[in-house]
Amino acid sequence: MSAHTTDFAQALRDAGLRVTPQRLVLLAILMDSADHPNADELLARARAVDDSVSLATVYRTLSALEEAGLIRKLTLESESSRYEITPLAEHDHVVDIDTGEVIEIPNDEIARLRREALERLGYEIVSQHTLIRARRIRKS
Amino acid sequence: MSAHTTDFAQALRDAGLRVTPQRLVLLAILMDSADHPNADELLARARAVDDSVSLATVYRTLSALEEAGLIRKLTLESESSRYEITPLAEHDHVVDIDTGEVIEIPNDEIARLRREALERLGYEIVSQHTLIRARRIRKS
DNA sequence: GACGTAAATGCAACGCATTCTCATCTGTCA
DNA sequence: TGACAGATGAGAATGCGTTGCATTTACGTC
Repeated sequence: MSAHTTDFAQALRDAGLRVTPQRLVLLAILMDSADHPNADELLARARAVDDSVSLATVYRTLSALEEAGLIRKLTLESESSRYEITPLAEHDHVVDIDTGEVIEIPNDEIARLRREALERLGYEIVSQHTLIRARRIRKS
Repeated sequence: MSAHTTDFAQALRDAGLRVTPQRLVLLAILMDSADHPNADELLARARAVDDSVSLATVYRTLSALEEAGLIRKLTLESESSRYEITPLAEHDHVVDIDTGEVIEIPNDEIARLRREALERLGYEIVSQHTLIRARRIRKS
């Protein structure tokens, strides 16, 4: 039962949430957004489909979907939060400091190492999130 | 020339900043804070020494010190930012989700792996910051 | 298909961290 | 010491996100 199903209604029901047009719209938008939109952008895109959607509902829906594990919130430094459909593997998020572009590099090896290091300290990981700020190396 | 000098005045001059009482107070507080205070806490501690310090100056000083690389800002999920004197090695920050306690686990190995992975993609790392939310494993 | 109820919604007001404005002050350098 | 760019304090402004409340709606039950 992956979050990557296209049956959004069923995914909502599985999470114990009611199926509403607003939630379907937001889930659909998140599903085919290759970027990581923030609440404002989501509102704008949602209104292109259903102009009744309010900002409060965007936030409440995002919280509900996050709680249900369907989406993931990305807290970048001094920026508004961005959201993505929950990925199947762990990712490190890389921000290109020149363009602002967000890149993902899957890195299960690193996630595993970290999990082991913490277990030795007596902790289990609930979530992990890495923000890397990087710059393209220009080959001269 | 480490940020871990006790000659704060010199560190400020090296960074091209003016030496002011407020900056010296804030640097000293950050230096002997084992925890990671946020702006409010810093203001409170600074006022215990010099009650004229304002919140605006705390924020401006933190930005300036961060810009200069003397301190580091920690952006935790849905919390106000916390600050620490720039560590010499890379750290992963772990938050105990039950107590809110912030733990540091130095992990040069992981930092190195990540640096290499990004280099293969044509990027150089400017900064990296990991937030792990974890829970103590209770031994029963 | 209509009904009752709890959940979800829109709107506006709010909270809080951070930034800005501006008048005043001060560190630094000649 | 004097000049002046940079720094400061106080409070207003900003911006993201949340909440209270009245209204609407999804959905199980008849």
